[in-house]
Amino acid sequence: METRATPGAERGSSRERMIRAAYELFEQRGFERTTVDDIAARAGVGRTTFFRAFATKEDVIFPDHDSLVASVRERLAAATPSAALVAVTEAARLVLAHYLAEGDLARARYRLTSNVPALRAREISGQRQYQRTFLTFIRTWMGDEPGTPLRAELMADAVVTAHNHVLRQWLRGRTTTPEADFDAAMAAVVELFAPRSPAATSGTEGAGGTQVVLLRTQRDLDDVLPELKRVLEQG
Amino acid sequence: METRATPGAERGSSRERMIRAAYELFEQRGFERTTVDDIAARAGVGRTTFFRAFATKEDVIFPDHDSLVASVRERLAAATPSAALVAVTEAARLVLAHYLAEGDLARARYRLTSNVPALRAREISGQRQYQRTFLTFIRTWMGDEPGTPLRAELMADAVVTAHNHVLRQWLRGRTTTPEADFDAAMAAVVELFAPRSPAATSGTEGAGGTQVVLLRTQRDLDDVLPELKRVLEQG
DNA sequence: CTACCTTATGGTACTCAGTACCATTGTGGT
DNA sequence: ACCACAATGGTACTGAGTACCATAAGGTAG
Repeated sequence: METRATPGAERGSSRERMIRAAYELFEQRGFERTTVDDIAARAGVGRTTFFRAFATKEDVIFPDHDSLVASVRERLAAATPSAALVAVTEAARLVLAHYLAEGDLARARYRLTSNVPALRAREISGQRQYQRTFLTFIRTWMGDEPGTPLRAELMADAVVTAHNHVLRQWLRGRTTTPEADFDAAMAAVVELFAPRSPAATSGTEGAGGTQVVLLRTQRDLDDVLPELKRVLEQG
Repeated sequence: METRATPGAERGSSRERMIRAAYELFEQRGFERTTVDDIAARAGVGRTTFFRAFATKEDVIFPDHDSLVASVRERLAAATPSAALVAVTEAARLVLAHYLAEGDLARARYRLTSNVPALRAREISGQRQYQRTFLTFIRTWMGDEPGTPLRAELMADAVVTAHNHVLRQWLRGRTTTPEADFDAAMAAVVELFAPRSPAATSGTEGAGGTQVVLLRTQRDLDDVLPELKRVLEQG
């Protein structure tokens, strides 16, 4: 559960070598044509050591999945935002940043998950963990009024989907500005779930419920204000 | 050895017996404590026959998954609606109807997938197939204007999520009117993606990538400003 | 230094899922 | 009767994952 499997995380630790060896072998021979013995041998360790570090042969492809989920969970636990959805989008940014930092490794993984059904299934069920994490958070931050459970689920799913969409675009080399795309995608998601202006729709909260959401505002408020005014008037 | 008096496909075909045997054994001994040999023996067939009918031990839990996906695909291929989203919700109704018809079998499956991680993963990747099917359909029925790919993905995902939500409620015995719930859920999804009148969004690609999203802005900007400032400062 | 404990490691043997191959049987057609 | 063909069952093999035990490295107390 914790990343403390190897206390002295040095560069060429057993774990690191196994991961590297696995990726190399999977890329050249394919996933199913590579045995765990092959990986262990190339990493210079025994078979037992491999299964101590990774529960299954597939897990070596997603080495820090658990730690990422954990950090997302921490981030959400420490969040005190006005809107739960925005907090979740911020947490999702953490995940995106991780993949971007991985660089080529993330692209290699994408190649593998695209071609090997078993790995794709694994990745999907991993994504579901993020969805579950988001969902439980949103649930606690939303009331239990009727209709909200489904809404919460839709929200959690939408964030994951939007994140994956942007990530995939980047993995395919179809964008060079993933963070900006991410911001736009998350803005679209937030807007999607925004309560409607004409008060006709179901479950509109009190009149004083004006919500303002700001994403990635390093700039001063005064800098943004003119644009803000412009947007408001054109609406 | 079995004296088969009636030729041809009789009620208890090999396939049916294997499915029944598998469910019984999984329920009483658990999934991992049941071997394929056990299932085959109880069904009165050889091990080879089992693997001819089901590619993996897990597949016996989802016997008609492929045929269901196929029928959904056919339904969509034959659809000529004005709105793609509505066509997809109608196709999703097909899936719900199937599970409802299964009755106790569906509930037994739910019990298994809830307790066995391997089966849960399998189910999730199966659901992803529906999502993919819906997605490709929605994509072809929507133009390729920028921004639509993400929107299409969100739609496909929302339909699957809403379907699963209602189905799960029924599987847990928390509702006796699943069809009505389904209609309500799908209506919520459709409404979610309905074009909205007065909301305003601005995706600004400034130096810092600042983005501002305003929700429910009936009030004057000056009224909102203090709150805006407060939010900004606490960030 | 020795005794002892802990931790990472490697080796061996086992169960079982999944594959490949072959032998057998039953069925239908001519 | 003969033959084609599909379904079935058996046998043997690879490889993932588990259980168990043995050993080496490092630190600590006596």
